[in-house]
Amino acid sequence: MFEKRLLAATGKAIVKLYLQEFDLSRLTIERTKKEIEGDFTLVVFPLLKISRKSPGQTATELGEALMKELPEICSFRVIKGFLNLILSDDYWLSFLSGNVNSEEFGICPALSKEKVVLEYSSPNTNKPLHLGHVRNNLLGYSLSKILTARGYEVIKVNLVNDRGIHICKSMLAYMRLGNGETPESSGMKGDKLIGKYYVLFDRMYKEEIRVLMEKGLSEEAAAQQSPLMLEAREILRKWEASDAETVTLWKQMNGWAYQGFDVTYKRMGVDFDHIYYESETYLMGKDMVVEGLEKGVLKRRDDGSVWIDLTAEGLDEKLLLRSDGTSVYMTQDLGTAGLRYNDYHPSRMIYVVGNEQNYHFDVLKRVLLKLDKPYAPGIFHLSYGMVELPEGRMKSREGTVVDADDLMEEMFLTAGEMTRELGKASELPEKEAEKLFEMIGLGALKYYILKVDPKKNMLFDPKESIDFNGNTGPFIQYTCARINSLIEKATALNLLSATEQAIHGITLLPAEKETIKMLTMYPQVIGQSADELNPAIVANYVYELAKTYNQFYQESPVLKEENPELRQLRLMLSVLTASVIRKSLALLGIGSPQKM
RNA sequence: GGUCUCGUAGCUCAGUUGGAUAGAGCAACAGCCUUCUAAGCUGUGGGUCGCGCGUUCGAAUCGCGCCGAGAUCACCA
Repeated sequence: MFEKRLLAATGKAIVKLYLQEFDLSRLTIERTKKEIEGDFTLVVFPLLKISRKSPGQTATELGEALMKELPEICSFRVIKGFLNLILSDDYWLSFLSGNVNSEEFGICPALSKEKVVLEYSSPNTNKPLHLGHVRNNLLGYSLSKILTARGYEVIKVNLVNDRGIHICKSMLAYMRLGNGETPESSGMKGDKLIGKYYVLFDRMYKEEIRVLMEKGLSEEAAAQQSPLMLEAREILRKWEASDAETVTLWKQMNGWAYQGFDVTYKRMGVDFDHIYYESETYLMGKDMVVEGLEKGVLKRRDDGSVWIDLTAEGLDEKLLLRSDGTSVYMTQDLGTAGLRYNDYHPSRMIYVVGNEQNYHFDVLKRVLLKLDKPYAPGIFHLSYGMVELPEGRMKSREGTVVDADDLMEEMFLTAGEMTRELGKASELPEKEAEKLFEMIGLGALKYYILKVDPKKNMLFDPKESIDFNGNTGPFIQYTCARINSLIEKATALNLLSATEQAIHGITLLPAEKETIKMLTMYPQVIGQSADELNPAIVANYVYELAKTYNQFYQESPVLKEENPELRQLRLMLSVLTASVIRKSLALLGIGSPQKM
């Protein structure tokens, strides 16, 4: 990597010029801004104290010294305290010929084969997946790809919340009103069917509360005394007591939910290596609480409940076991963390979970630290922001929830309309065309969501459909498809073999050089997005790359170029660009159509 | 009220971890298809980086204080 060698050379040059060592971490080397001539920029302001010269003079003498150290540097320009180094065209050309035929370009070889357990999705089984889950799933899946490219071994896990009062509500409504309805008999997707009964429960419950309040009860008392709620709790109690009838219905209804989820996951293109179920893990963690009591880290109150005191760390006291000895959400998460560690011995455990649970994960990590668990420091909550609608958060009550299946279908249909409007894909057989629309529609959706910094809240307006022009997935896919067609033609003309040979001695046009420079950044982009657990870095990069290439494509002929060396250069440039776009999109879980 | 996050163009978002004249896309307007795919390219207009103070050669970026938006603080998950 050139930056490293440049920094080392700078250190040597400083010693020669100023006869003293300098803390190189105080120096920044960056890519020169587009509007300014140069490839790399060294900011010399921090050196002024030891050079005791003006910024301009310091930059100039450092530039001269660096030219002697590094043969790639062919000239430099100085603007105030900025030393802009210019590399020879041969440097960029040799980068291009060196990587154009390497499938591994950008992929880091496994350094330590560090293992990472990555949890994402984590749905409840009482309702279908919505837009919020979509962001979660896309982030999780993309991160698994990025971390893998970075050289980690990633284990994708899902923790399905299949037990609890919410599913009991759906069960109760179904027992009352179901009449044996099934996904088959109703033609409804399984998760949608469960969701329907959850909504029905909610409606009956609200009505009950209204009636009770009319009789003079407070809202709180009404919610407590509602016979429906009492009955739902009774179902939960029966479930925990392994009542046969209850468990049978529970299994049946969860099964429907899974069938539905599978369809959604498949269309979204996400998958898992291991699925944990809360019904199997919710009892875990109690042993760890006992252990904590023995160690004196936790306290038992007179009523038997167990707490951890985090007031010294600026947090509150937190319940870990109820007074009746049953476990809460936190207890279970303590247990599953331990379980995962035993299953895989990862060095890190990443949880892709919304930022509404920041407090929970903060506490989880602190408790594990206090328990002195070896895996505690490796716990990391990848907290992502909410997806908001123009009128605020999604509310199931107000029917503003954007359903994941509907959204994908809509994207598919829009992609179809769009493509036909442009008069494309008319010669494709129906099946091929549908595959294409799916790839484009989902590409638009995925890019739209992933280009935003995960930790920030983002806005989604269902009325304004997602764009297909400009900074979008289809724009990038289109750039790649155009290159694919170029490559096809080059292959037919037998021109592609020329890309095996190295090239040098060509003067690069600005657009060519800009594109090559973008390509050199790909490995660092993977590194940075993996280190920061941020797919948006890849998304924004691949957009910039496509845009830069399009400028080149617009002004320079490739196949029609008559000078064979120039043609070869442009072909190589196109081949590597297509490959990097395809791989970057794959890191986002987005497909690249051959034609569009 | 305590804790945490966010505030950049009319709208949606970037901003390489403190660097140069703060950038894209959408929307608006004006151009470019007898030339490898026009889902493209080129140009114009659009900014008190929420406000104020501080740190220093230099602040959208770091610190403090306000203002505004959101999340969270259950013997729920």
